Amino acid sequence: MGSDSPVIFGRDMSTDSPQGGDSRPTLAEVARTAGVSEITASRALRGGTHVARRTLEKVEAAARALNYVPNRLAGTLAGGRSRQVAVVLPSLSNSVFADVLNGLETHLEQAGHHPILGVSNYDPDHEERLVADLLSWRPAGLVIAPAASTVATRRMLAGAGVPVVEIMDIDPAPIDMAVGLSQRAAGRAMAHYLIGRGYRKIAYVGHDISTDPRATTRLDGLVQGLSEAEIKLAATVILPGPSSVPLGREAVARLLQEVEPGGLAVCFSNDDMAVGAMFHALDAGLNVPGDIALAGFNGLAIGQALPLPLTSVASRRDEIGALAAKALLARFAGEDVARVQDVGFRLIPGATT
Amino acid sequence: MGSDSPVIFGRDMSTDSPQGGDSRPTLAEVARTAGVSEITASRALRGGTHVARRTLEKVEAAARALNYVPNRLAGTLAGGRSRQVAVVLPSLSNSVFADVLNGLETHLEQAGHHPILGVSNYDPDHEERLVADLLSWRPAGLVIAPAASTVATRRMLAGAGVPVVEIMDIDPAPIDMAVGLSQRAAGRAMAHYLIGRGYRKIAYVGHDISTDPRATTRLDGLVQGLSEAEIKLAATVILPGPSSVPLGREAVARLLQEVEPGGLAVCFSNDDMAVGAMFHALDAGLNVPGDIALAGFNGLAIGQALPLPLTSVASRRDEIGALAAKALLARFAGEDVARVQDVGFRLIPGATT
DNA sequence: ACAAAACATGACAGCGCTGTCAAAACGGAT
DNA sequence: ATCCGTTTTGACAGCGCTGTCATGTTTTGT
Repeated sequence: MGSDSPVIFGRDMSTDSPQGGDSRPTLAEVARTAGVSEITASRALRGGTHVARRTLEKVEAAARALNYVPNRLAGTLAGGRSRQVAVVLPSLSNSVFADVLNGLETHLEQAGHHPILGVSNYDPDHEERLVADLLSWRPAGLVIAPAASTVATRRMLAGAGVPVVEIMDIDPAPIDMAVGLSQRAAGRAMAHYLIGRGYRKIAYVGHDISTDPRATTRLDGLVQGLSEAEIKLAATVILPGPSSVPLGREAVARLLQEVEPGGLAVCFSNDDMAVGAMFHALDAGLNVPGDIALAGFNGLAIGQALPLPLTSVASRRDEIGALAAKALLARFAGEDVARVQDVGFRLIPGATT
Repeated sequence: MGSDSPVIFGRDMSTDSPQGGDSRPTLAEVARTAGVSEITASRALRGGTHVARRTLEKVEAAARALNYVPNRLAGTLAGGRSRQVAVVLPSLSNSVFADVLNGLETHLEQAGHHPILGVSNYDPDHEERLVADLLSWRPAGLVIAPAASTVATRRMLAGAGVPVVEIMDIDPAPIDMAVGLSQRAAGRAMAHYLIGRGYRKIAYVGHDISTDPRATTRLDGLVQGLSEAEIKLAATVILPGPSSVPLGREAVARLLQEVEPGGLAVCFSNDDMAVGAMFHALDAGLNVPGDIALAGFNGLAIGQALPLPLTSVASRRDEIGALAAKALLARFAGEDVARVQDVGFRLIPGATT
C-alpha cells in the first residue's frame, strides 16, 4: 500500500560518532550489530527468556561492544513499571532519617529499585510540592515520613495509583500502609518508667515540634502517661530549630532558670538533645541523675556511648526502612501486605535516670 | 493493505473511571477538556509562553479539574533534559554525607531537580553497578563521592555525556568537575598544629579505611606533615566497620594497651570516633588533654558541644553539597564552571589538645 | 485599506523501548 | 515424508510528551 516512506534507516550510521562523543547507542543499534530484531535484543537483555542461547550471547556481546546503557525512561514509558521509588523525608539532619533512608536504599537497591529523594524540612506546603513533583516521575511506589501533611497532599497520595507507605508513626489511620511504632505508646512508656523510678517532677525539653507530628504525639503520650498518675509537666522548654546536641545544651540551661534541679527528670525530644544536656550538666557541675535525670528518645548510638548510658526509647530505624522497602516490593509482586506494621520500641533503662 | 484497525479511539473514554481509581489523565485529555490541541496545552502548562492569556487559563483550569499530573518520563524522552540528578555516596551512617546530601537536595530542588540516590557502602563493585543503574535513568547530571572507584566506573563517568561532579576531595585530577577540599592538606595541617602545640608522640585511630580514599589521603597527609618534622606515628589502630562513637571508644581502649598515655596525642579519622575516645577517657579517669590529647576530623557539632570542645578540622559539608548542585545547574544552563572548586577547611583549636 | 510583522495555534513525527499477536524454525513421533 | 507441539523470532503499534515547521490570526505601520 502506498507506503510513501522512502527512507529506510532513520539515522545516518555511516560514522561511529555522529557528533564527537559516543552519543548513547540505542537498543536498535545493538540489535543491528547483533543481527537480530530490536525486540529480540530487548528480550535478550532482560532475563533472556524466550531467546536461544546463541542469540543471547550475540546480543550480549554487541551490547558490551557498543557500551550500551539501556534507557529506562523509554522502557518504563513503553511498558514496565518504574523501578524508582519516591521517598519524602522531613529532614536529613536528624540521624533518625538518615538511618531510615539507609535501610530503605539498601533493600530497594537489592531489588533494582532506586529512591528519588525529597526533603520537606517539616514544611507542609513544601511537602505538597514535593509529592506532586516526585509523582510526576511515575514512581512505582512512595514512602513518606509525613510532616503535618496538607489535605491536598493526602489526596494526591490516596489517588497516586501506586503503593504508599507512611513511616515512623502507626497511630493515625494509614492512607495505604504504615510501618513504624506507636509514638504515643512510646511517650507513655517513658512516663510510666519515670514514675516507676520515683520521679514526680518531670519536665519536657524539645526542638521546634510545631510541624513534627511524631514529636508532638510522643509528648502527648508522655503527658497522658503522667496524667494517669495525676502528674503534670513541671515545665516545658521548646526551642526553634532542628534537634541537635548544641540545642539541647542551650535548652536545658534555660530550663534550669525556671526549675530547680534536685529530683528533676527531663524528657527530651531526641537523644542528641539529651546528650547536649549531659554536657551542660558536666560543665555546670550538676550530678546526673542525682540533681537532674535525663531521658532521650530514639536510642541513638551517641547516647549509649556516653560515660553514663542514656535512658531512652529505642526505635528500630533501619528496620523501619527495611520493612517499608519490603512492603513496597511485596506489593509490586502482587502480594498482600498488612496495612499496619508495628516494629515496636524498647525502653532502655540507662544510668541517667 | 488492508489496514485492519477498525478501532479509532485507543481507549474507551465513555466513563470517567475506567477501572475504579482515576487512572491518570493524560495531556491529551487536558487538551480535549480545554478545547485546544495537545501541543498548545503542553505549552500552556510549562511557562505559558506563546500562548494567549485566555487559552492559558482554560488549560490550567482543565488541568486542575482533571487533577492532571504530567508524566516527566514521557516529557524527558520526547525532548527535554531530565530533571533528575544521580547521587552516589559511600555511606549514610556518617553524618558527613547526610549533610552533603542535604545541601545537594536543597539546591537541586530549588531548581526543580531531584536526586536519585545510590549508596555504595565503600564497595567499588557495588559502586560500579550503582553508576550503571543510575545512568540508565538518563539523569541530567551525576554527583559522586567516590569509593576507590574501578576503572570501569571511571570510564562510565567519563562517557556519561552529562556533567559529573566528584565531591569531598580535590586532590585527584577530576574526571569532569570536583568540589571539596584537599584532604591531604587537611591531614598535614593537623600534623603541623599538633607539632606546634609541642606534641611528639602522635598516634592515629581510624575506622576501616581500606576503601575510603579520603580517610586514607588524610592519613597520608598527616604522616607527611609529621615526617617533615622527622616524627613517625607512635601507633596506628584501625578497626573494621564504619566510624561511630562506640567504635572510637573501643579503638582508643585498644590503643592504650599499646601506648602509654602522657604526652600522647591521638588523631581520629572522624569526630565521632574522637568523641567516643573522650567518653572512654572520662570513664578511665584519664585527663584530657594532659594524659591524652584528642583531635578529630570534620568539625561535627557533637565534637564542639563536648564540655571540652574537640580539636578538629572543620569541613564545609553543606557548602560542598550546595556548590556541587550549583555547578551542575550552571552547566545545565550552558555556563562555564571551574573544574576544581576548593571550599577549604578550618583547623579548630579545641580544648582537647 | 493593505502589506509586513508579530503572535497564537496546530499537524506531524519521533524519543527508545516493550506488549501483543502472529509467523517461522525446529524437534520428535508417527 | 508428514504432522503437531514447542521454541524462537519478528512486525506493529503505541506509551505520553515535545521539537520543528507550517498555518492561521491578529496587530501595527503607512
